[in-house]
Amino acid sequence: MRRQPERAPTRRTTLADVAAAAGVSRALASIVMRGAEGAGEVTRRRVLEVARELGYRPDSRARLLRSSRTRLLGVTFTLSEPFHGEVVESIYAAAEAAGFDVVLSAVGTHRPESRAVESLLDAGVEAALMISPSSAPHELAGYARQVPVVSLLSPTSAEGVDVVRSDDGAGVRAAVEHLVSLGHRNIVHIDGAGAVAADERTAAYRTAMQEYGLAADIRVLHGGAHEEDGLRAAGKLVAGSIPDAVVAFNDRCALGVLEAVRRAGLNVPEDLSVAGYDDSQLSRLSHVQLTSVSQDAPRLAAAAVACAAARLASEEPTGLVHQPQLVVRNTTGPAPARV
Amino acid sequence: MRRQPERAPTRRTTLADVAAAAGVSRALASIVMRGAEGAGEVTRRRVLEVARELGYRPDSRARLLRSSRTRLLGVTFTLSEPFHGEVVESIYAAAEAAGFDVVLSAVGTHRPESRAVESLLDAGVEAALMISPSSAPHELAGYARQVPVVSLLSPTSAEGVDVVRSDDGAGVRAAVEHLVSLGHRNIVHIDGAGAVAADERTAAYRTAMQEYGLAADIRVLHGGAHEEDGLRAAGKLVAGSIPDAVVAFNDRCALGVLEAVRRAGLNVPEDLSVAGYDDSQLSRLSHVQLTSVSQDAPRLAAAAVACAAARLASEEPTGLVHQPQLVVRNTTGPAPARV
DNA sequence: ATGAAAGCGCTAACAG
DNA sequence: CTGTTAGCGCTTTCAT
Repeated sequence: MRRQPERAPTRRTTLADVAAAAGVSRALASIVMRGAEGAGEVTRRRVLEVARELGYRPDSRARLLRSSRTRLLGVTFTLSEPFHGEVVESIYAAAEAAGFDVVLSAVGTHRPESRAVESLLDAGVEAALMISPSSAPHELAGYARQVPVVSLLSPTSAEGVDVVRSDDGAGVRAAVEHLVSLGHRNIVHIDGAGAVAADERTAAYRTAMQEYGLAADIRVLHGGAHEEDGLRAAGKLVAGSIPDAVVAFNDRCALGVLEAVRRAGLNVPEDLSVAGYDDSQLSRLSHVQLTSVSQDAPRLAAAAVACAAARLASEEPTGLVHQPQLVVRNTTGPAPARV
Repeated sequence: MRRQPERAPTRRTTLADVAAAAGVSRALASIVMRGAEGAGEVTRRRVLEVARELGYRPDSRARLLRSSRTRLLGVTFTLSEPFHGEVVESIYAAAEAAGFDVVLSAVGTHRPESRAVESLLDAGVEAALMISPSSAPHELAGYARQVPVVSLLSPTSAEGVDVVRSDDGAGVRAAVEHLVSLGHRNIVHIDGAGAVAADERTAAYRTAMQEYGLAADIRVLHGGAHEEDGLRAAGKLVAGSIPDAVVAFNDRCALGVLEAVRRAGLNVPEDLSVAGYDDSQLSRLSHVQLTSVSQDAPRLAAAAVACAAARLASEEPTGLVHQPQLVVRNTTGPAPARV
């Protein structure tokens, strides 16, 4: 498999090594390495040259320990949620632009959110961005007493916690509006069944329906956040009287709905329109092309980073609530002419 | 939004605080906190009590900097790959059991693998587990000169790099074997088109077909690792003479194939059987139920952690290659009776 | 522009 | 069993 390696007995090069080789003090070498001002041009060049030759890499532990500002942003996210991944990816970009480093901490079956955040705090992050936090308000408040905490995506808040999210109400309204404009009236909502943000979306559905004079057509089915949930809920639906359209809690749920509809031998969008929520990669797949409400991960990520930065600078954050945008694809179309 | 918080001006409690409050030396408090031996029962209790009261949490930066062994395991993974997430989740479990902490470093559009690994090294990880590494062999070898490196999933290796993976050849063979036993002969392979591990799977397909005397039926289509790729490849396929079965490079590709087949008005598995690879959550979805080759994330993760641990203990790692298992679900069935 | 000295919070020898 | 003494590798005053 692998030949016996001569595990380098060579200690990692330290700043002291570089300083010695360049004939300067450690302090000066430090200045050069972190690009601070206060070093002569020639010295700077020489030190950098030596550092490169020696393959010097600053030890982040030591650097973090010593410096007052770690410029570290902690992020908690759920591994099994594709959309979280999209947000995390955008956070990397936004953080880099703002001069922060990112520390990831995953939430999973074997790892409760509490442990995830605590490890971030122990690592010395200056602020924590929590994607769809599931902790209780008093726990969140506890974290927020230690560092600025930003809750992303979910409306969950607590004392001292900033919330960056898109206006779910507006998103659902946009979906309903779109369907109504296509002539649909009998629009069913399959809810998130207790999932984070589910209540707000359901409420928005009700309000929108009422505003369009469709109060009598309001119908909410118990769904959930996953494909199975949508499949189950829609399975019942198509067994009865078929509606014009379905607004699902999220994309994964909508995918389940699509499947149920298909199995019933119906066509989308000819017989039934379906809208999702998240504009996730799933929805964009060429064979899916799901009409969905976009939460715009890059913008949310940028807003979250900006929010944390503002708090750290003792400023008031702005732009916390974003207007989601409906992305119309192929799963919604004109209402069928019913009898 | 958020009421003006009184951002705790209270410095985080340090070990010195605990020691002082408990009336012992820092060293002794340290012994107690890390559960080392060499402290009296009464003292131990008192220190722990005080620590709890003060809400003390060890600063991982300081601890890491000072201690010879960080017991840190670094992991690089790709955010947009669901299967990577499954493996990472299992790594957390395995690492904890082995007494290691995990540091995550994501690879993404804005973050090349080189940066991901380097940040791990800077953080002081004792070993790096790289999931489907994409770095060139000489780069991998470079990392391996600094810490033990384990390449997970992909057969990519390099001087000094251990590879933990499942035997892809055996996996593909199992899929072909299964299909042959169902009476299929005209079995097409849609390949990974240059994706990591693609060549090995394709080679195994060819070998297996030959062994079953189906050399004449060998047919490899240019596919890829994503849904789109499978859709495109299978689209061409169904436009021509339809085969008995398809063995796709992975689950995502297989999903695309399923869609193309569906669009052509064919039924799975009645008209055509489809097998994937990964046994990912996608394949397990109730509306998919894809027959797939399981790479068994938990076992691979455990093996990778064990491998790293062995290297750190200067032992030879074992159990690097795993036998994958075919999970038969609903997308494969008896061969259709063709004319 | 450069260097000397101090110390971040902790662990690891050693001495008592 | 407990305390003392040194640092880990780096940044940060504060002199020069």
